[in-house]
Amino acid sequence: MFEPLPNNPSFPALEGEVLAHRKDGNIYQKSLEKRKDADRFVFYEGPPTANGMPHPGHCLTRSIKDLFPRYKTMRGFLCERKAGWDTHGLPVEVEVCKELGIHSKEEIEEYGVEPFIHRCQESVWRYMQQWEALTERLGFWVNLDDAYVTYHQAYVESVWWSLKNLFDRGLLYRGHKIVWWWAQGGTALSAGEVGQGYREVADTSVFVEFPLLASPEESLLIWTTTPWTLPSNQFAAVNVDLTYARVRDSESGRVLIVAASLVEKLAEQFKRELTVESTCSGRELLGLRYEPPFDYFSKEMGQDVGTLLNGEQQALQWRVVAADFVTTDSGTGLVHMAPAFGEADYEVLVAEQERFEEGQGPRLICAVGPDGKFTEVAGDYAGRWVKEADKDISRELRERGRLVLLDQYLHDYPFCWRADDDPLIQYPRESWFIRTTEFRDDMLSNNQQINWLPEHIKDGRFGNFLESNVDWALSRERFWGTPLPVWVCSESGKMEAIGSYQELLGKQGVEGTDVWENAKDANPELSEHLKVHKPYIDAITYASPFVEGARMERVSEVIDCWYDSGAMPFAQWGYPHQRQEQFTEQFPADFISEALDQTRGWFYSQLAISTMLFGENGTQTQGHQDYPHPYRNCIVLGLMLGEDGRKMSKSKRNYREPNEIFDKYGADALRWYFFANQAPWTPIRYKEQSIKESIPEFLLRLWNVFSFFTIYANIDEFEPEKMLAGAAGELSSNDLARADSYRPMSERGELDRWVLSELHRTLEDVTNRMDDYDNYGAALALNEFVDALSNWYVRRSRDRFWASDKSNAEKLDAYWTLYECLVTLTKAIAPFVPFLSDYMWQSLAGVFGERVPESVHLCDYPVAIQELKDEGLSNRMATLREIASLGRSARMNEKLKVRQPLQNVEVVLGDDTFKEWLESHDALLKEELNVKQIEYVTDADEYIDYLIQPNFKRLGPRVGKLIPQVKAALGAANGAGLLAQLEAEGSVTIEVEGESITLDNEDIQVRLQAKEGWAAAQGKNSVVVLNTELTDDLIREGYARDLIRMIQDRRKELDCEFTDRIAVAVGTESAILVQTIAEHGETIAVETLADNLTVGSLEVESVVRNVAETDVHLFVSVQRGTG
RNA sequence: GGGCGUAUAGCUCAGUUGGUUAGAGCGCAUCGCUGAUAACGAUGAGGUCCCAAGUUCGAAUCUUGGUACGCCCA
Repeated sequence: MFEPLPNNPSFPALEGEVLAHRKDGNIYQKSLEKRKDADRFVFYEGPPTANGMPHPGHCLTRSIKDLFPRYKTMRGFLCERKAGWDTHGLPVEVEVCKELGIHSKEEIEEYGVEPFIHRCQESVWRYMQQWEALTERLGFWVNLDDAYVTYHQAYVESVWWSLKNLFDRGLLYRGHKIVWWWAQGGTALSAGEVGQGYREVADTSVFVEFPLLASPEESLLIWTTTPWTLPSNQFAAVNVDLTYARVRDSESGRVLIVAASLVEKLAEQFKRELTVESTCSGRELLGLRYEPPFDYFSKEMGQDVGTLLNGEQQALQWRVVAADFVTTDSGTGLVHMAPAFGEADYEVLVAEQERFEEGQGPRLICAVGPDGKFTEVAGDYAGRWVKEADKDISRELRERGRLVLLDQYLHDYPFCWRADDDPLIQYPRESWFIRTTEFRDDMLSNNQQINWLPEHIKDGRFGNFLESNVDWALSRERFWGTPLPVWVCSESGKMEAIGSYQELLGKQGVEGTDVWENAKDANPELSEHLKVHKPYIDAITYASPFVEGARMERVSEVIDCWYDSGAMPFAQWGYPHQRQEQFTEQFPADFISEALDQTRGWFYSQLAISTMLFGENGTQTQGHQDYPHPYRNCIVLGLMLGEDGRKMSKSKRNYREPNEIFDKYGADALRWYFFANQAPWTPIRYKEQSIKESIPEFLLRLWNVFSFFTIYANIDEFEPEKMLAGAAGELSSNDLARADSYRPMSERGELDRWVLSELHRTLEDVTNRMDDYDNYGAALALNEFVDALSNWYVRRSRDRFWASDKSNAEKLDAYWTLYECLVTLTKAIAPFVPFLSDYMWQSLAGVFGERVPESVHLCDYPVAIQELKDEGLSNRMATLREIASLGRSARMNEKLKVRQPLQNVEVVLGDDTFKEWLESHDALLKEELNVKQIEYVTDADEYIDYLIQPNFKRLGPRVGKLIPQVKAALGAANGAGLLAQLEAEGSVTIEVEGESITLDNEDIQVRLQAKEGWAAAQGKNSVVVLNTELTDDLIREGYARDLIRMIQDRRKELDCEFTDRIAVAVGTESAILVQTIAEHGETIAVETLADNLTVGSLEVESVVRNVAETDVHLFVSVQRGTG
């Protein structure tokens, strides 16, 4: 006996039950245990940060990350899923600062580095519980108990090992570069971090005159959106290939030099006339000297000259130089150069320096300090935050008559990704870099081997990013991060890298370990892992091996937290210091998945580190691994947008909490929505309505079939567990075949064979698609099967389920078939909707008790059985379903409801391939269409026209240009005659443009067109014509069905059990109804379980109903429990 | 400004290697079914497949150029 199911399933409640059952059973562990000797399917978890709340976007990644490992596990692989947490970096520090109400780096130092990092370490776990709850509630199976944590000592040491490796190979270096600088935080940011902080802002933009020294009435005109960089101006750049114009400004009377092609545009912008006086090439402008906008530096250095390599003397700065990147796209065609604040500008400076004798070239000048404020050199501006000084600088320039126009300019500008009120500035800074550019080609060839989904990521976004690779800006002048493991000799400046804490302690003359020990003594609660962090690690020094008596001290920086996550393929195991075999077994990953924003983040950091360490030119000692690594297949998920169409963000809170979704709709509904609504890489506009809809569309429809089965199986005492003795395996087709009363397919009816064929076709399709990481296609196929099962198989099999003889073989066939479909389907959907599937398993398979696996997640994925697939049958049934649909359509047009029987229909077929089969299987159709007779005809000129068209795909290549004429010729021909000729002779020949073209059966396609005046409906392959003539007999039969419907309705109103018997009386004066009851009374009684059916009344309350266009009084008396 | 992507029904999205009647779900309209039933089904209306040019016998699909939007980068 199957557990009776609730009428109104609450999926969230049901999921709760399943979760409780799993916890006791520890199913996840068992699922791994079962595959312990199997081949591995390796999955890497991209670590989330647990110091923020999870949102629906995380549900998407976690759903996909669950789907494929579950699927692969069922397919027989061992897939360990080690969780991980990203715990370092700015996100954490910024959270702590908010808590403390502080912001700048100085304030942190005042507060104290030691208490600060203690708070960081605690803050990391702030939302841990919510994350764990979400993970479990969503059904993301991952081993949280053995998660890797990026601040743990073993992890840090693994990262150290890799950095030491790079350092020893000369790939980790300290360099001077223009970096994106977060002034308030006092650190540089990596390209990836900067990328996260762009937003559109309106900045002050200015057109400024640089008067020429030789002729002060003439000025170079430049444009900039960063007026604060003007005090640090060193050059003006032109493109030597452009033409420039000297134009007279009608308003000021002065001469301005701008690109010739921009004169008109600028005149319009300035709203004044600019008259061209002469033109020259950019080359002619080279070397012209000008008066810089501010004299902070020029008053001292204005006359400085140096010796060029060719021996000539040249002024060092404030002159026109050449630069290729100057264009006329914006601005004036002349560009203000402040090499301190722009990478391109800096390169120009370096190029200039190279033109001079060693040491004689221009030096970098910079009027801004690392705190983002002007230094003493900048006069009145000293001490002011640069961005805030823009307006005053512009004002001063205007007063001095140097400003031509001040405007607002709308553009994207980067802000700190974790402190989004702080604009970043470009700033020259000493920083640590990894020489990733040396591995550019290696990374590219590694990338080529990766299976990216969608494919365009490979050569598109990711490939392009690799092409334009720059050295990785690794260091951060911050506090909470993996300390850069480099120690410097205090005397010689020579450095060495350290690969582990143990190695450090093994150095000569180690001192400073007491700082940690004392802290630990004072507070025994402190996590041991902190000892490899600032400030404790900084305290450790040792004797310099380079200079007698000197000390080795650690550099102060920590590293980019993206390096941490990129190191996870080995660092999660603590490799190479420990668990080497795990690393070897689990490298590279078969599958990873994150959202598109990780292209330059985790996807890159992993690929870069892996290529440098284990690639073709990786470390000698480790040997190398064939590409691709560290991941083979990568699904790049689309970004999830909020309901408002904007990016979902923690700060905007433009989304619903995952928990609310789970409580309202359940995890399966959410998962199915993700899997079955679109390809996972399309950006998903989060819509609560769509999540809601996935319930009736899939889950509820499936539930209804499931529920239908259990209700009737219980009524009919269909008990598979009693008919199948001994071990039951996983209730696969082979297992079931051993059961009593289970008949081989060959002995079953067409409908059973059809639905099983569909089932196995679906399994094959789903498996192929899932092997290709196409969850969307797989979900569609499953959905289609559920639809076929529910709306054709069950519907058309109802009679068998209702048949009264419980031992009828065809009835048992129906039960076995439906049972097999449901059990198999349950396994097939298990990776997608783990809760409902397990619930169904508990019910459907639970009757076998210990003889079957205790959870669907311990089963193998069902394999398509080729012998059960029958393509021909599928096609025939599809035609039959089309005919049924057309019949309904034709009825609809004639307003003939299905309860009204019709005498006959004629079905006109485009060809007679299926005619015989249809004729021998028309019982289904008769019932579905409620007609007495069906005739199949292939020629019926009376009802239809034949439209004949060429088979374009076949004929196109053969006749080419003649296709339109062939089409016209076929269209004009007598369709019926042509078909007759084809049938008789096997081919027809038509004349087109003087050429004879012979066509056979395959070369044409026939379309049927119903003629006017018939109750007909046409489809692709057939036309259904109704005989609409109604005899009195047919009408009365229709009324009989109306009566049945009416009585059934009443039974329901009276809360009858399925098996309750009733007595019925119909109070009516309609002669035709009386006659109907006399003729069809028995049928009505049988259908409605009525022991007694009379015309008249009973001693019960009556209801009035309309039948046969008259009102009747219906009396129903229930004899409870007599069935 | 550059790169990548997207543009198909009112909405959310499918659409295989080009093949002549472009699909689904939701919504809407009409109707039906009815012991799976607070479900369900059918039918219908609804499309310049963003625009333009090109290639081709034939273009939603390929090419080029635009436009709009999104993301990434300058």
